[in-house]
Amino acid sequence: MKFAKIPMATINRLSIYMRTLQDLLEEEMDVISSERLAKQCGVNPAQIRKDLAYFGEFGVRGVGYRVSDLINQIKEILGLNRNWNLAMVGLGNLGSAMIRHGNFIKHGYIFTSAFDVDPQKVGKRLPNGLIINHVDELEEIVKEREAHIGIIATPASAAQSVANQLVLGGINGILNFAPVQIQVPDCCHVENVDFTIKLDCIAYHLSSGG
Amino acid sequence: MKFAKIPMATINRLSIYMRTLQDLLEEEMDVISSERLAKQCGVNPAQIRKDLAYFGEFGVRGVGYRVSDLINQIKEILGLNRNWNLAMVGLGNLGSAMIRHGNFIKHGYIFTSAFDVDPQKVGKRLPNGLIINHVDELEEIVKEREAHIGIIATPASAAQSVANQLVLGGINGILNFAPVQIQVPDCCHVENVDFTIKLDCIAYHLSSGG
DNA sequence: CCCATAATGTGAATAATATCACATTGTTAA
DNA sequence: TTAACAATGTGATATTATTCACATTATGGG
Ligand SMILES: NC(=O)c1ccc[n+]([C@@H]2O[C@H](COP(=O)([O-])OP(=O)(O)OC[C@H]3O[C@@H](n4cnc5c(N)ncnc54)[C@H](O)[C@@H]3O)[C@@H](O)[C@H]2O)c1
Ligand SMILES: NC(=O)c1ccc[n+]([C@@H]2O[C@H](COP(=O)([O-])OP(=O)(O)OC[C@H]3O[C@@H](n4cnc5c(N)ncnc54)[C@H](O)[C@@H]3O)[C@@H](O)[C@H]2O)c1
Repeated sequence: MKFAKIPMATINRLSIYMRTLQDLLEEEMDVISSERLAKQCGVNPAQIRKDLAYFGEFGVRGVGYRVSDLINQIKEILGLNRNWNLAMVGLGNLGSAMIRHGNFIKHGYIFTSAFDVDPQKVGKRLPNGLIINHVDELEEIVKEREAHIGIIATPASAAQSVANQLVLGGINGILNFAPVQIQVPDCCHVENVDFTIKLDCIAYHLSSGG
Repeated sequence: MKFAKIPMATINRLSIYMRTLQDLLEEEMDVISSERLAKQCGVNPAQIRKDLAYFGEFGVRGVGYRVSDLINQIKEILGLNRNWNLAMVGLGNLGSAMIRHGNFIKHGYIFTSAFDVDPQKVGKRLPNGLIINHVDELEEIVKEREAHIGIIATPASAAQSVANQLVLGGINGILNFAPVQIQVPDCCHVENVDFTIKLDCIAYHLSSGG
């Protein structure tokens, strides 16, 4: 099963399973069935088993999954048994909110650099101790601090240019909050987050009696 | 075509098309082909035509789509030719960042109430003029201010209880930022936003040579 | 030791989604 | 007027994802 092509949706769900399993671990639950986990994650039990089957056999028939083992297996699959260094670009409302947020570090995501163009912001120290650098220094600093993932939290108009600089800095993964489609070489993986799309989706459902 | 079941994915894409079309309008482009629009949105041209075909015929054969017309059509489809009132619950990092963000109002999303439990925050005035109310008053105030959509930006532990209160307040659409699956009656539509999942997804791609 | 039980892992069936390919139809210019 | 063109709208096809259904296999009690 190891080298089938893995559906994107599976990867997303693994992340959800892991989060739920971590909650379960805190509640001292040490074994769980796909049925109960599925209910808690809002998916079909067979889905969970299928998703896991892409990567191996992690359960015990007649019993279920050992919670802490499964967490470790999923971490291994997703590549989360290590830390990832993040470069934040754009320290406005959203960028600042994320840097202040404590949960990323818990999951092994560490902000090691931060960039803006605003001269008012460049040179300031953030709550986590980081100093904001000018975006012109991005390529250099990103290499120096071994950033793995870039986060674009600038206005849409700057997003493509920031993406270009991140790529030059050797970054192969980008989380983009700007509401535009950015163009990058194939070696670079982009994930987009756009809240407004989600709101539009809710509006649609409210409008058409869904 | 009007009453086929519409794929969720189609609704999401319509929102993206609209955003791109609005950019094109600013660049004074008044007609666009599905091919060019598709490139800009990163999808297949036939996809765009199929998505639109669920709702009618909006193009001109041999020519393409009139940009401003198509924007209006999509707004009509998604229910965006009106305003939607938002209730923000949890004025921490993320909730505050969203309220400060100017783009929501441009798209017809208006914050009409804001709630927290923290006595330090309750009573404070936000940059947009709103006063933060105590979450105990949620049900009442949400009804009074005719909120349509609730946004949950509290810690995960409070999310379900907030969701319950929103539903009691008559709200049928929820945007949930807390990393838990909330349970609501069928009449209520929930969309989840979880950045950490997106980061995990990038980590996976970086790890497995994608 | 063996049987009843419970829950996994998975092939087959189904459902959902995306793409192709082309007939159709407005447009423009000779 | 009409022919050449361009891009839509859509049935057919291909691909991808989800769910079903059950054979398989650990476990624990009698
Ligand atoms: N805040 C939200 O709730 C929200 C919601 C949806 C989408 N977004 C999107 O997220 C992005 C950020 O939103 P925000 O509210 O934080 O915006 P913001 O205006 O508060 O912050 C943008 C920051 O980027 C900086 N910047 C501009 N150009 C830059 C460049 N070339 N290099 C580096 N930094 C640059 C600005 O100086 C500013 O500090 C925007 O694209 C926005 O559309 C935000
Ligand atoms: N900020 C981020 O970058 C980020 C990223 C990913 C996920 N999230 C999620 O978004 C949510 C909010 O994140 P944050 O960083 O803004 O957290 P935060 O701790 O800064 O803010 C949470 C706010 O909710 C309030 N609150 C707590 N219980 C409440 C209740 N019952 N009713 C109303 N208000 C209540 C708190 O007083 C606080 O003001 C969390 O669930 C978090 O996991 C945030």
